[in-house]
Amino acid sequence: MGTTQLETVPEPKYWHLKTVLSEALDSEFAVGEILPNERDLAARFGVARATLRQALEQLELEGRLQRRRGVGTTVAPPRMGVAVESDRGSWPGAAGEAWQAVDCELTAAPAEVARVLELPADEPVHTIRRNRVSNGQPVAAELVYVPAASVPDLTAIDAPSGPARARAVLRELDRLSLEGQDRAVELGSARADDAKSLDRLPGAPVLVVTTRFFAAGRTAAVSVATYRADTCRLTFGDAGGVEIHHGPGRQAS
Amino acid sequence: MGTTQLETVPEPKYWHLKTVLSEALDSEFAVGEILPNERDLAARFGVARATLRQALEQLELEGRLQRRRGVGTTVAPPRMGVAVESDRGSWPGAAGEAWQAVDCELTAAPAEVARVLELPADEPVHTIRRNRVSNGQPVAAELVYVPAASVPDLTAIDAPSGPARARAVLRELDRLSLEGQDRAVELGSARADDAKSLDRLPGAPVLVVTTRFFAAGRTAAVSVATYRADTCRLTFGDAGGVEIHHGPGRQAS
DNA sequence: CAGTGGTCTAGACCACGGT
DNA sequence: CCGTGGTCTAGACCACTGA
Repeated sequence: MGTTQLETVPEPKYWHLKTVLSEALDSEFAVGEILPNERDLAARFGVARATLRQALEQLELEGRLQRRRGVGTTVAPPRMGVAVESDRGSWPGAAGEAWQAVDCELTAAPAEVARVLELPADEPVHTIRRNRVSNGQPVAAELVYVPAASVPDLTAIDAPSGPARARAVLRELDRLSLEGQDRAVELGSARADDAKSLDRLPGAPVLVVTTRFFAAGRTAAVSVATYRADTCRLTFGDAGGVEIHHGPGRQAS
Repeated sequence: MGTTQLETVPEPKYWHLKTVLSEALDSEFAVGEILPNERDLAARFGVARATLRQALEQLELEGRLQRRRGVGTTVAPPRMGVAVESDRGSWPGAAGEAWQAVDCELTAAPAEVARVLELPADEPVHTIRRNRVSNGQPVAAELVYVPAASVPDLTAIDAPSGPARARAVLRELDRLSLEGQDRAVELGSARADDAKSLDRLPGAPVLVVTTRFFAAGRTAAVSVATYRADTCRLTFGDAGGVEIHHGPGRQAS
């Protein structure tokens, strides 16, 4: 009975720190406001910089903060809802999409993709690269893989590569009747090329959306879309209308 | 011209390390095999332990590794596909679901939830807690919020709380005609209670699936499901049949 | 250029799991 | 009890941004 209430759970410092900071963000900071730099913050809380960073990392992961090298740490706006085509789906080229085709090449499919498409390992496929922008900032980078067999009528009129070619392939695809599609969402980290498109550092957390498109009893195409996990909330809407609003969040003056 | 090809991109050590380890996992390790401990690995690669850990953390985030305190680091099996009811949806109580009700209480809705349900801030709602298990391991923890108004005929026969009560509320909900539903997926970090259900440490990365259920022109219920991001790939199947298989992955002997 | 976040080091101690 | 991963420290240097 000598000791008075030995804390059974010595909460990690960075965890407690995260809580404190989170509450401060709600009550004392406006969206877009810049925080004190890491060295000052660490000193203010009496912890090492590495410990403070552990807390900031979590908050960034949760979309509460945005950090940029050479600039500083700012309070992030609430995540934006990004619609991921639902409702029976449509081809990736469908009108009204927010994607911008960047390039298209005829290359060997990565092993992973070849397996899903049920193709030989190094069968050439059209590989379309495109980006998606929402509210003025990049939110996703996507690779669409289309086996040559899926678009047999593709003419050689257009350039063999480049954005024009990408649009041509998607147009051909659109002529097939879509029998269904399939989606999977998982956590990943951005590859170097995707990171550049998304204006993030390599390794940044992303939500990877893999979609299979079925036509003529086969898998006619596969797309792998990489969404910024820090700024995006993927929405799959069956019911239209109301938007989900998150977080308190005042606006910066 | 004194310098010969100054490397324009000095790749971070942990990034290179991650690549090397990733390739080693593909070629030299079997699923379930345990890796050398962190101190040995760090020494072997000639880096500080913190740097090695940065690489391991990323690999764990990608679902390639599993680390457990007091035990060690093991090679993770490919992520399991976890179906998130698609196809026009159904009530959370629908038969054949893999959820196990744990508890039910009548409490004030969190601000966040109250907003989505369009209720006054501290309006009492039935709060059901349930867990989902797949392949013998916990994959998700969920909170279902049901306004009292959505289940007016709920009798007081059953206990006022506990799993029986949870089932009773879900049963009542099932009697309403579901007009539609709405889903959002985003990245989060596990709260302490969810972490315990999921057998992870607090702060572990999770995929948060927020679903709104509509009936009688209103939002009749909201569920917030927290999936382990390291072990799960959420699937939204429109087309049945084939499974997506990932990764090389031999089995441990 | 100065100031920011990003990387890295070489230690230390702690909490947990199994023996 | 020992060995594991988890937390934490106090430094250092680098890469990038913007003035």
